[in-house]
Amino acid sequence: MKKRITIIEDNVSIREGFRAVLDTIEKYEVMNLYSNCEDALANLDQDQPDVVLMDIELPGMDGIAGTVRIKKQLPNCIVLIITVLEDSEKVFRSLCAGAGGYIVKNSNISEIVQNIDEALAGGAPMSLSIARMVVQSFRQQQDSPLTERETQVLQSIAEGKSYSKIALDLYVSKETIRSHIKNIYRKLEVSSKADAIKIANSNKWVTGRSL
Amino acid sequence: MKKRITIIEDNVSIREGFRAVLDTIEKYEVMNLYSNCEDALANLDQDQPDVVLMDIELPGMDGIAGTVRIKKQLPNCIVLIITVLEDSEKVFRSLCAGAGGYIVKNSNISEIVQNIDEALAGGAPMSLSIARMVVQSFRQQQDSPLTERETQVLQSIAEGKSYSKIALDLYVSKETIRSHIKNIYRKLEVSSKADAIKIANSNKWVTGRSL
DNA sequence: CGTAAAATCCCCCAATATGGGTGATTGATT
DNA sequence: AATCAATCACCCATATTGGGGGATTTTACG
Repeated sequence: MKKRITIIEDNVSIREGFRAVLDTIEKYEVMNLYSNCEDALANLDQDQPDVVLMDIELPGMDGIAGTVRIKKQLPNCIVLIITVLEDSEKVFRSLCAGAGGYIVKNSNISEIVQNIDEALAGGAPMSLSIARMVVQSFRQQQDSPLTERETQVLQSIAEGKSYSKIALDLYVSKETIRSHIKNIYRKLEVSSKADAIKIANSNKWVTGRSL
Repeated sequence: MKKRITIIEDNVSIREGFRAVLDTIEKYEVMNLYSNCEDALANLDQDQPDVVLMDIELPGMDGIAGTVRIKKQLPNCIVLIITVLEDSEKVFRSLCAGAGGYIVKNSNISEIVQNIDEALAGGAPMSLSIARMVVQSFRQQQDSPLTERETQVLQSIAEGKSYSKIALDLYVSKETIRSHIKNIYRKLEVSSKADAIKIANSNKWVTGRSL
């Protein structure tokens, strides 16, 4: 069974370039080409693509919003973002939107075919630097001024727990937690939960996510 | 300049197998082999490895704790986890510990060489399925019962903001926020911030991470 | 051994936040 | 017409928070 591919890209030559290359591959079937998300979404049900090659800068709805819509309608469809820039903010938002890979548009079109194959094989194609970025996003605890216990307390704060709840969880008195909080605030030079969490988050002193 | 490699692996034959293969490659220099993290850490300063191949199940300190220690001493050293199992919990904790890649031990040793090269080239080698797992970990908002606004409010709660602060940020009254919270609690069947955050987090209705 | 840091606990106080209730209005969407 | 989303209001009791004083014990390190 041929894999159905849809391309959303506003640049005509790139769009047609993709089609030309992908058309030569028997296992692929290029369903349709679109210059914007709106048109593509209107025809999603007919196209039923297995893979969507999505540009990120588009007139009207951008590629990220488009990805969200596509995944909502076709959860099993793999959306691969194809772009010229490695904008970390966009990479992050694309992945959150449900993109299955983030490919940097380069001269070598055969690499793109390789990437599509990788995505269909269950992988998540990314350039080397993006893969590194993604993996590094898990990294935490650079050089926190906080002690282990304080980190633990702040982590609990970030989970929305009250002092009393944290005290229960850690088998200590509420007053102890308050002491830790005071020390944390002093070290981070803040005076509220929100500020402490913001700093701890941006420095990755607390986690926040699981696989 | 040759790339310095250290191997930490308790299985003798695998350990020696790696050395045998890597020794045949001119650009690599295998510094030392260790059967546990403790010994490896004691010699880190002499070895000064560019890359550490790390087993995850080890006697004494496990590979994850070892990774943390190594990264603390040699932040630029790349630690590649080599394991037989793709345990999502371990993958996650390894990456958090600072691992630069997570390679599944397989029969093909040449693939491992390829992976080391990829890591040295600035990438983050992973098996297809792990790459997919990692990327999917960014994915959010499966089918939340919450409205967009409610999600926004809950997100702010997860950031430790008070009702008043959220109200200011969203340019609405504090009472409006309270209404949203009440609706959120009703929908999620909880009655506290912590519980709401826990549910929203496990269902990925709120973010928590940045790149 | 002595010091410093970390972790533990206690009290006081005032301001704020929170959770629950019971509403109401407006604008979309269906 | 009915539903849902989003907005706002007021009441009330309790919990939480942040800041100020302390104190004790355990642990780590030179």
